[in-house]
Amino acid sequence: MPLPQTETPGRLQAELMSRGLRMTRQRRTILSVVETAQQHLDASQILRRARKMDSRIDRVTVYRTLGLLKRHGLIDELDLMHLKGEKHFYERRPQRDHIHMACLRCGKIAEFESDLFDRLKGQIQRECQFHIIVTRLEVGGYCSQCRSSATSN
Amino acid sequence: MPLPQTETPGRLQAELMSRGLRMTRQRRTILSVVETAQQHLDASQILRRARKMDSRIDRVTVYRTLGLLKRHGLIDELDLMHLKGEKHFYERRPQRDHIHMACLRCGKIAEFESDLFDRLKGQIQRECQFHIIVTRLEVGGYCSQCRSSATSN
DNA sequence: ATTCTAGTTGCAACTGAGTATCAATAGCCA
DNA sequence: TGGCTATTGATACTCAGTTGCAACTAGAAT
Repeated sequence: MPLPQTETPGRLQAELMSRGLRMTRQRRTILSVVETAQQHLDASQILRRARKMDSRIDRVTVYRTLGLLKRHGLIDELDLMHLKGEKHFYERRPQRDHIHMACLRCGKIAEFESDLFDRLKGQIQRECQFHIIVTRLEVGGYCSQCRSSATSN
Repeated sequence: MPLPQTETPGRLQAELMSRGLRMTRQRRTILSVVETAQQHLDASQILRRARKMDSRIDRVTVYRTLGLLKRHGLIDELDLMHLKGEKHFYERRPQRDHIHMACLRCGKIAEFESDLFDRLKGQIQRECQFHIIVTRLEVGGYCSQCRSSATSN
């Protein structure tokens, strides 16, 4: 499932600058990769795409920039149920949190928004007196296609 | 928050044996460590505790046994919001799924069961036609203590 | 425009969790 | 008890991510 591309491009860059952070050539490149991504990318994929636009970029800078964006709450880090090893995936933080469903058979990732999820977060804040900064709800299981074609494996 | 110790001890061992798996000395040791743990342990902590009971145990065996328990749905793997690096934590799969809340300031982990969470899972299964095998809901934020003592850092 | 400097980068070396290989070992069944 | 096969341990490896540090540069001050 592709990411909805509802936010204005350049938004991440504007956010970082408004926080008084330096806008370097490398950061601009990495931000544009993250902003235009249509799927969840891991650090090495982000590096590869960034290098296509500007070969003078190091993987350490990618990690550092992702860390920066994460600390500022501008991107979310996903594990996607470790279907593909221990790497992490990134997506721009959406207006509304969503759930990631990972099919254990075909590996497809689906996203789902739910009012119940919003209410659950409210309940946690109230009943646990816990101030939520970030949430991650990942579900592993079998998608409808893999359930119907329930033969091999 | 300590794990509720509501299940019978030896349950993991019985489950594995009923599935026709060989019960080795090493597995018995590792299972007992996991079963008697009062906190979420990572692989190296499990190894250390297992070695106290039986020094002839290798870390590879710990990883393999954890993988086995995971595949059989007998334990759950947690990231705990990567508060302490990339290691994974393990807990016996509970009767009822719960949420893990990780305080970004003091590092405390709290658990929370919720009817809304159960209903949310039902909604996912119905509306997305997704057969859920495992879920992981982790929340990062600030616990009530850290909110009140909102001075330094 | 030039200078200054603190924040940023690239490189190389490192860390640490987890995996692969394979010979040796040991459950478990007949 | 013997034998087959799953399991183990030792070693070496992979790979994501981090650290330390000298060189560089964005952006503010002049």
